[in-house]
Amino acid sequence: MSSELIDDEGELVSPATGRPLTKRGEATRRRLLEAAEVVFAEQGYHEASIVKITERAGVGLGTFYLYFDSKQSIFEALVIDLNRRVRHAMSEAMADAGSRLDAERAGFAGFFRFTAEHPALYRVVREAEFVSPEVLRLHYTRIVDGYEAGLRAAQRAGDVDPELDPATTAWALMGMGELIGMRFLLWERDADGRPPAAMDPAVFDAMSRFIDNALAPRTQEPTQKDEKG
Amino acid sequence: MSSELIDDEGELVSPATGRPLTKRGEATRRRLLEAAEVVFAEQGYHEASIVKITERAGVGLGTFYLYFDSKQSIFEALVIDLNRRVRHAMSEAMADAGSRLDAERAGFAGFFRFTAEHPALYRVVREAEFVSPEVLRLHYTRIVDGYEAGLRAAQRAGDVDPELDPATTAWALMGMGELIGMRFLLWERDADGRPPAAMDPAVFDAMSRFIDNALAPRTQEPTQKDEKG
Amino acid sequence: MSSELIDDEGELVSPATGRPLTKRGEATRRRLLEAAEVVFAEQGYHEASIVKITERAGVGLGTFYLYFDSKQSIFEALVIDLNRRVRHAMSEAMADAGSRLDAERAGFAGFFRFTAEHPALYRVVREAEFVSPEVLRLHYTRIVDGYEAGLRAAQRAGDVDPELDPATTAWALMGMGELIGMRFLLWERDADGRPPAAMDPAVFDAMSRFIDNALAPRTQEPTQKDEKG
Amino acid sequence: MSSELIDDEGELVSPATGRPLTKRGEATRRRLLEAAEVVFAEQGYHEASIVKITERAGVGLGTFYLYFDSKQSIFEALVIDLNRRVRHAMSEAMADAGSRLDAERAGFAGFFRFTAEHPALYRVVREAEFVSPEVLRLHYTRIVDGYEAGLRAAQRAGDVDPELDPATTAWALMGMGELIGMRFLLWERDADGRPPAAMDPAVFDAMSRFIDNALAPRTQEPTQKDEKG
DNA sequence: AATGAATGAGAATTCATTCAT
DNA sequence: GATGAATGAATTCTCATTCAT
Repeated sequence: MSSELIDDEGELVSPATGRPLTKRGEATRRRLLEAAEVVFAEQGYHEASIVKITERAGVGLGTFYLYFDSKQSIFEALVIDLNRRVRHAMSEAMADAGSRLDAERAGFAGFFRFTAEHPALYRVVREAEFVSPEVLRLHYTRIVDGYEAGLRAAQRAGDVDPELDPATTAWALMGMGELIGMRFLLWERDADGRPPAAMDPAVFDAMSRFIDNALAPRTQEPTQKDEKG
Repeated sequence: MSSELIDDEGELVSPATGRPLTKRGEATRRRLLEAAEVVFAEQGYHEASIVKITERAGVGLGTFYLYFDSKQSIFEALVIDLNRRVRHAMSEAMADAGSRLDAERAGFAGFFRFTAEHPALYRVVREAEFVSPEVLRLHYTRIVDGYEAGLRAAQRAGDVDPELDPATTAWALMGMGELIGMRFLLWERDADGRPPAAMDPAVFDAMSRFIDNALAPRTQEPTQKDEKG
Repeated sequence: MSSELIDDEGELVSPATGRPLTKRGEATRRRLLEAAEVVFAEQGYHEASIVKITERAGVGLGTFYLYFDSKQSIFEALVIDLNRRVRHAMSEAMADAGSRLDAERAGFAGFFRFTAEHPALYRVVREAEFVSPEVLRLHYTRIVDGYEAGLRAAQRAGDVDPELDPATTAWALMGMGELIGMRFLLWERDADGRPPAAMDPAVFDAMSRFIDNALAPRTQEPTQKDEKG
Repeated sequence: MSSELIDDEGELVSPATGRPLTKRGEATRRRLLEAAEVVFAEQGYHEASIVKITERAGVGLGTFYLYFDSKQSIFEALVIDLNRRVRHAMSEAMADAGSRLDAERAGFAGFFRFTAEHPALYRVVREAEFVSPEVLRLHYTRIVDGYEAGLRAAQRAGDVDPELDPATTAWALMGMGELIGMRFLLWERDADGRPPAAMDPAVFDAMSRFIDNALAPRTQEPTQKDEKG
């Protein structure tokens, strides 16, 4: 998987004037986006408000509308931004993996690391389902497409069970990773009630065994469906 | 996995009067809950409104507060209700499975069947994350607990890789099933743009192979981690 | 001209619920309409605000939306109400006029009397041109239709120049009356800067002579159009 | 009626600097005024915005405040400009009229012609009543003063009923012309839904008869006012 | 047990105007 | 002269909840 950075907008333009952004404008836009990440993550979409975002960004309320059309539009921009960043983190992590399966594992490790550092990812992305279903699909699809390409390559290399359907498997892995991350990173609290800095290695290893089992080519075809006969 | 039906409320009482519900009262409560299922599923939590629910239930607005404390409280009641029903559907499906692994498969089949028939499940349950995180945890946990118990039993019976951690694996399966359901049931549309009545068997089989691989005891320990050596 | 009261709405319904109004509801609606008349007249459409209207009506802000869809919709209702009332005032005034021309004069007198008592008429109705052009047309048309019918009858009775086109003449009369009312009633101020209680009789007489000239059948056809020949 | 052009501003100065305008400055100011005419006419005062005006004028937003104090001030400047132009059009039209009454007719013709060519006149001028009542009075008064002077001259020449009060009559004529113009020019649409290029001659003739009747000296005093005795 | 009129806190959004460049 | 980013007061409208009937 290449580590290309997919840029979602060619050139940023002001929704108010339709003109491309100046240097100053781009900086303001970024501050708004950063503020939005915090506010949406802490309060959720509906509790969040434009004033809260602009206050946190340190700009006037009206300024918001110079850069975004609406609350929903900054939310979407944020999801796309997070998606780009998480995929970037995953690619980086996979960059120097030895084998295909190692790469897969490294990708998950990168994903969990990013999640631990940016809990906003879950909170924001999962809420997108109810705010902007299309961007949510985009988000999942972009990640899953990466998995799928990786799986196909691994199958060609003989590292992955050739009988597995890459698409279904990719979605399975995505769902697995997402829920494991939710359960063992976001829900987890240490003795002091604070979130863990990273995924518990024991859990990661357990998950790895699950994945390895699932993906590895069968050494001998079991007679599974008739196993009781 | 036992097919116990967890009843979440001992005796229903009116939040307004604190008195137990009459027959007529119980019927009204149920109508409200049914209306809520439709309205929440169609419009989402925030778009939904009490008036829409009472109108659909065919009762006066004020009546609502005879049975529920608030919008959030009927939502939570609905999530718990759906959880009870989906677990029931899964238990039923697993009831006459041959082997442990068959039961696992049957459980997923039951889950998908329920999902196809009650799309509200996803829409409502997943939104619970942002409305009532505690009930969402309850929902996931209750289902996962079932998986976990099943896995332990299967491990004891030698049907499942004894090296797998049951808890992690259960969450992995839950996430996998959830995302496969979302992608291949809820997002899927046929030529006429209508949702499929059931999960595509090919996808189900592909997923089954993935699960079988993951869970089956290894016939011989692969040297995977050292495969480059 | 008959003195029928044109009722513009069969049965009043709540825009929020679509249900017919109760006694209490109708009273509240009326209070809002009365408040709106004062507020729109004093401040104009754009300076007026829903809060100002509800405060003056002594009801909560939200109550407004039980009876009207929007600021524009109460404005339209008010124009229609004023139209009904001014036409009623005119009909009453014309009721016991001796001749056709007397009736015409009496109609204007009634119009000016209503205007003096309800300056809101002008302020609100004329502003309708920029808020709701359709209701403005309705307003003018309804009054002009009355004039026109009166003129036709008078022509048949031989009281009005048969060569005059009733439609054009009716609009001419409407415009005349409107501007005379504006100039000599609404703009007029006495020594203390207060608006006059009624139209100056001298002006009314001057206007009457103008109308009498315009409408009366010519005793002999002047050679006016050919006067240069 | 003389054809003097009343110039409302001696020398144009920048409201920002207080300095007289350069050639280039005057051109920019004029472009803004022309843009304002279109924008105010199309959208009305409140829908119009400074940005829309500057965009149409092709200048930067800030430039606006080099030439006008405020939205209201450019609006007022526009009304005064339109008033000057419509009076000019009327004077031109009356220039070579034969008789006094012909001149009166010609004046109306000129007014209607200008209206047909510049629908902005009505839209802008009539809205002035709610934006800047003083300029509206100025507008009406300046036109009416012209009528009144014409009427007095015509009375001295024996062309107009000496019993008519010139002031009242002038306002009556103004109102009449205004409403006829509104009804038969601005509201009128042909089969294709497009506004007519000019006033329907039949309507104009009908109106002329009305005016002729109203103004012409009575050949014999009718017994109208005593008709009931 | 049922009803629905009344409420008001709260949120999104617009735009005339300023001012540093 | 010209520009356009920044501002925030002000407005409309929604809806969960209360309570008198």
